[in-house]
Amino acid sequence: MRLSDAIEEFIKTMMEQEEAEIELKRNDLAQYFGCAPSQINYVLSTRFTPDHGYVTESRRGGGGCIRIIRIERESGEFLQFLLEERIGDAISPRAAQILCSKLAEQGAISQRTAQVMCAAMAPESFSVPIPEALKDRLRAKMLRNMLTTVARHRATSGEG
Amino acid sequence: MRLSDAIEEFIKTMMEQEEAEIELKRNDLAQYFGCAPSQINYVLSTRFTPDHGYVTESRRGGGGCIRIIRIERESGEFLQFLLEERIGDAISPRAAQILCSKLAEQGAISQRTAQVMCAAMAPESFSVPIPEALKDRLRAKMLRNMLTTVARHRATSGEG
DNA sequence: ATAATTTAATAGTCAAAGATGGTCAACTCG
DNA sequence: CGAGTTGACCATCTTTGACTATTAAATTAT
Repeated sequence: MRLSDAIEEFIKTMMEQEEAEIELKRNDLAQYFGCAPSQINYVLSTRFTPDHGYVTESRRGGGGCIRIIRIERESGEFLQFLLEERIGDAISPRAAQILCSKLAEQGAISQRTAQVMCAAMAPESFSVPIPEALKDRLRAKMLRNMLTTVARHRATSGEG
Repeated sequence: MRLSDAIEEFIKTMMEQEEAEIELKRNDLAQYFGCAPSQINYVLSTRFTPDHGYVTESRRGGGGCIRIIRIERESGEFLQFLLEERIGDAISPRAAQILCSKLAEQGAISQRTAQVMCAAMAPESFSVPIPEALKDRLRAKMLRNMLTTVARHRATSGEG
């Protein structure tokens, strides 16, 4: 298993046991895993971003530490946030995938629907000769359109 | 016996013993057979396609690997029909929409999933300055990708 | 005592190196 | 000619290390 995955899992386990907020010492954690301290930053920046549903804070100097906070958001609220603020007019395949996973995790859409959405937005679906920037714009429009559909039917029918 | 055939057989044997899904390291397999790593890609792209009843995924970078998944016979046939007879390499929004509706009627996918798929392929999702012909090609790629995803997960996840 | 300075303990950034897999065009062989 | 094979080059993800920034504690100067 990748080191990064192990560290991610370790942190998530800590957060389950304790609360939606933990503090840790970067150097201690690095020593525990026998890796460079900056590895911890890598894990945080690739797996504990706002898109993943987390925010982090830190303080340097003696007694300094890193705080990781899980954002508790209702799925409707999250959907609204995505449509109004997050998506914008361009999005990468990776970011789109992370957001879909999050929606599924929250129960806003089924695992299945998330996978279908990711498939639609995956790079392989875009193997035609147009600039990458245009692909990101197309993806944003598609995602927006799909999520609007989800939101519309969310009110009336149950989950999905 | 040709190398490609040997590799194909090797992989299929692995899949019999284990489950309908295996992971392998491209470089390890290539080394085992004493061939170029890209030979593995050749085998995958000629013998483990959706038409043959398989889909593949991969991940690059440290700890990366290739995953090969066998799809069910039913899904395979269903897919083969759609992919070969119906979709082609370009499709209109209208035709795509009708196809999704039919799939939902037949219970192959949920109403919800059909709506999301239609939203992804709707004309509004394509309001960027590229030729219409290109849009139809993009739509076909997207649809193929979404359907292989559906077929792949038909086995594992219940509803759809 | 208080202020200023130094030291030690933290964390952050960034670029390079390492570890995978992908693509494609040229070459080979039946 | 066509399926198979290879290798050069590319893309992506992970890991590390050197250098930087910040803060609390300890020390020194007034």
